[in-house]
Amino acid sequence: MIFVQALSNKPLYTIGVASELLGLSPHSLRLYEREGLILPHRTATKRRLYSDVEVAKVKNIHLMVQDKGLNFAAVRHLLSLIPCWKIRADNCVKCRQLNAFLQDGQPCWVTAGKNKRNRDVCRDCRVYLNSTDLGGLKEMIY
Amino acid sequence: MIFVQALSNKPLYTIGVASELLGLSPHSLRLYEREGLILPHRTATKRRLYSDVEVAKVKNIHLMVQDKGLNFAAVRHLLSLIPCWKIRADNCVKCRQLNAFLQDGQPCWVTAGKNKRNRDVCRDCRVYLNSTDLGGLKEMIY
DNA sequence: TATTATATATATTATCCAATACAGTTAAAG
DNA sequence: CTTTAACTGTATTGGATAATATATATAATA
Repeated sequence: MIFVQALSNKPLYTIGVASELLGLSPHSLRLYEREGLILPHRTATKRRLYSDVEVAKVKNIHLMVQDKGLNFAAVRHLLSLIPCWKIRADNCVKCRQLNAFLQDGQPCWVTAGKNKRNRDVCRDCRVYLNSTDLGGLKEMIY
Repeated sequence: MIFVQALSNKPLYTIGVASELLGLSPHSLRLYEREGLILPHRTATKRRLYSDVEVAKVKNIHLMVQDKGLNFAAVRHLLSLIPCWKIRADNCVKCRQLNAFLQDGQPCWVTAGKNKRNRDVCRDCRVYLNSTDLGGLKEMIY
């Protein structure tokens, strides 16, 4: 299990570099994003940039899929279980307003992150950072 | 969504009757059990008997699989998220001893329910009863 | 006791889906 | 500029898997 909290969340790697680090094709990384599992940074011209956190998240998600046999829908649902506005100090007004918790297996950062500002908030959210692997998820439930 | 709490948990239906009620083949019901998703009663001679709760649970699980696109591993993991010994008044010593929460996506009633007494306890457990559909699960997390 | 239903176990099927490959366009880098 | 990398979108594939079928044995029932 990889603990993402200690890792940097700074945009460091292009998709090519990230895919090499992970041993996954760039298309897979784009697929993970399209499926609402990760939320990589973007440059001004829409190029993806991955942080160490993102890389670890992808790795963990890949483990969930490969080792635990979970499919994408499962990961999405698991990542959507924790209500960030119950945990965050700022109550995460945007996400609560969007009632993301009640949406069906859509992580709030997918629903809320339509514009860049929301995306940036969600990307640094404790829920987004910790709800990557099952261990972190269970810790938050605890 | 079907709320299971109000339903009876008495062994009422044979597998044939239950499968007719659900529109599923008897084999599917056995499959759900083998996959650790349900825990039907048994007669002295090992015949399965299903309660209204069990029927509702199967229906909900089937919805998760059909509508939400979750696979069995996903349902198992979701049903394993809530630690019953944190919720139950009796602390559910057996389950905590078995450290079921840390086991990989194995609901505690699968791990704990090797003997009939444990099975019966688990079958009436609030966690087993409520962690059938995603709504009940989220309520418990709340 | 004869018939029907259920039990376990294994084999098969038919679909789904994660991952990859391809095609055409746009941005970055040397 | 020329080359390389990344972008979006669509098409394909290989493996997993939910569900069914088959076979044999045991229990319930009429």
